[in-house]
Amino acid sequence: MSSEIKQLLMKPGLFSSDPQSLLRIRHTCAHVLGMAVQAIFPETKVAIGPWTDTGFYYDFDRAEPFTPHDLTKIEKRMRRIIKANLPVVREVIDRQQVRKEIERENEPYKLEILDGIAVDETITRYFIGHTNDLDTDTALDPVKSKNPNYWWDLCAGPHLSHTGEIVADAFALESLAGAYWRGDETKPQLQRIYGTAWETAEQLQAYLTQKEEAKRRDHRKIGKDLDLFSIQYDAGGGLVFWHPKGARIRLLIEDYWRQAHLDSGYELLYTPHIANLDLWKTSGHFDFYRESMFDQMEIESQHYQIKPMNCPFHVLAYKNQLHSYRELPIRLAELGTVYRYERSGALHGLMRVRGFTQDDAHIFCLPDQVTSEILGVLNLTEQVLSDFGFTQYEVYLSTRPDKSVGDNEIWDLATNALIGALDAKEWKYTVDEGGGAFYGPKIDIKIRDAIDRQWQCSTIQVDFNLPERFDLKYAAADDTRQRPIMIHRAIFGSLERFFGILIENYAGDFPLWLAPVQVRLLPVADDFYDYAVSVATQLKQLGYRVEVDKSKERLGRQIRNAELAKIPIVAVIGEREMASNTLSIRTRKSGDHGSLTTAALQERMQQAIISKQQI
RNA sequence: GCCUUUGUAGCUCAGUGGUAGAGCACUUCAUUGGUAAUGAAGAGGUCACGGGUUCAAUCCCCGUCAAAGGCUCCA
Repeated sequence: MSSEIKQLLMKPGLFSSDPQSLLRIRHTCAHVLGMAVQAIFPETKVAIGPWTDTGFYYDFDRAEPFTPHDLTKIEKRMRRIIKANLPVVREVIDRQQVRKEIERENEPYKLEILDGIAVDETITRYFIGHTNDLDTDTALDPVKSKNPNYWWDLCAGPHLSHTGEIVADAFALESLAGAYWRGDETKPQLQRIYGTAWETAEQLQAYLTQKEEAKRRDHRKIGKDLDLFSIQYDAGGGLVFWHPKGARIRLLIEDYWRQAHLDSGYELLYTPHIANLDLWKTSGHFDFYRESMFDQMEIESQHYQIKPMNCPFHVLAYKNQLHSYRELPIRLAELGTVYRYERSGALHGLMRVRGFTQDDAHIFCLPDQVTSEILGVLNLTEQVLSDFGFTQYEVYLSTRPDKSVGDNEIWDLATNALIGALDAKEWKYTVDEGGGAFYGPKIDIKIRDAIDRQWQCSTIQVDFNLPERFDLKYAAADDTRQRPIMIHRAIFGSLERFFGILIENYAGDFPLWLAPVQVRLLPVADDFYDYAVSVATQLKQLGYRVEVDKSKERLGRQIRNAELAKIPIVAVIGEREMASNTLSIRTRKSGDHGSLTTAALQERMQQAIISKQQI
């Protein structure tokens, strides 16, 4: 399915050679939407109507909420405007003149937009409709609502030249949503209408198919269907329960992670879940992120804080003794569970939760070790991500923001170290100027999943703040005390979120090494049940995850159930198999494998496990 | 937190101002089976929760909670 979509989207000629074509279509769609809404609901004020990655939206201010039924009416009206093939005309206009018109039309948001346009900028507006069609009266008083075939909007463009150039079956209105004016929650909340628009009906279809595919893969649905995890309202929102099958996967992920880190020169830590609040005051987190922290608890007149991050703990672990420069770099890693207050409306399945486990690590190193340490992190990141099936990355380098700590020298050193490592790795990256944290520059890595969506997981940050605040030191060769450089990094980001991404990436069809149940044995009749159990015991002793179907259903039903449970391998056991000491193997990916001895099955499984592939 | 929508059996969903429905799952019985659904019977619901209107509310109204989509936020 996914590759079909990709093929469709990448098919030469499907998209026009003009890169602005889609943009024009979507921009004009937004205007047609605005025109349609104001024609049907003249009391509505328009705010802003830009294009997006998949279409367009327009924000409206209207006392009455739009209903889904209104959406249908609006879409019909849009189709009429498209069918009428009205011209879209650009006009350069004088600021004072357009201000008068906006005031007359009583469009406060437009006025604000006009005031936001720089003095030296050319102001343009776009008309939809034949201005010369207006009768004399309305021509003198061109108020939009008085003429259903005439509308204009302040806009920099570009646009199509006629509404008829919008392909009527390549656009659709999608949804209604609330949105704050200028994205500011202290400002009025507007009603946003989302639409999607494409060059051809075929493209729209490809987009809708992709959307459906994303819905099919939704980790919340698969998590429920396969009984991987739950989030229970009795316990509270954003708190994840890992059920046995999900927990099994997590255990496999954690085991893998620990081994990979031990192999890469990390030491592992376990640190507490709560600590004295003073720690968070020292680190600066309390000042900056108080709003996102759970409330403190009082214990013997001391305030304790459930940890929203692991860094200060690792810093304390480092600081517990004086380290020689010879010991550096020191790499401390922990699967550390943290709790952060997220507003209820922000919670989303496993992707946005209130309690999660970071695969956190902190590297304390000498200035001249930064580049090689970062390169080491990049290598480990690539190894880990590709073992989980993610081989395409987009890399971002974020540099010093306006508000930041540390002197220029150290920022340059750190930024150059990051660049040096990226160059050594030969990774292309995009620079996000001023996008760094206040305490240092960072590299963010976004992975691409099976249906071409991007997810940000990994982050590598140089931190100047904490070593300073906690007064970290090492003993240099000349026996002076120097400040180490601290690198903060996570590969998965959050285990919960990464699990969600994994579920969606594999659509629940985990590769054999991660599958919570690898083999289900299906006895064709009661008589073979005990034998199946003995085979299962044998395979379990070899370290495989095996279960026997206890349902006593017919084979067809047992196979169907195993398929629905997305179990990679089923082994049928009956008269023939018992007699010949074999198993009839069927895998989810490639179907019938015929009769195999357990040794032969084991060999095939081992291959798939080592290569981390589906079988 | 805010806006819109939704909330009926474990799951997916019908439905009505007059005592509650289907399919799947579950239990029991029969069936001893060969690569995606054997048959029959049964059990299962304070129609999210709390108020109000009404002779009567799962349905209409108000509030609360939760979920979905979006906005905001994300060390």
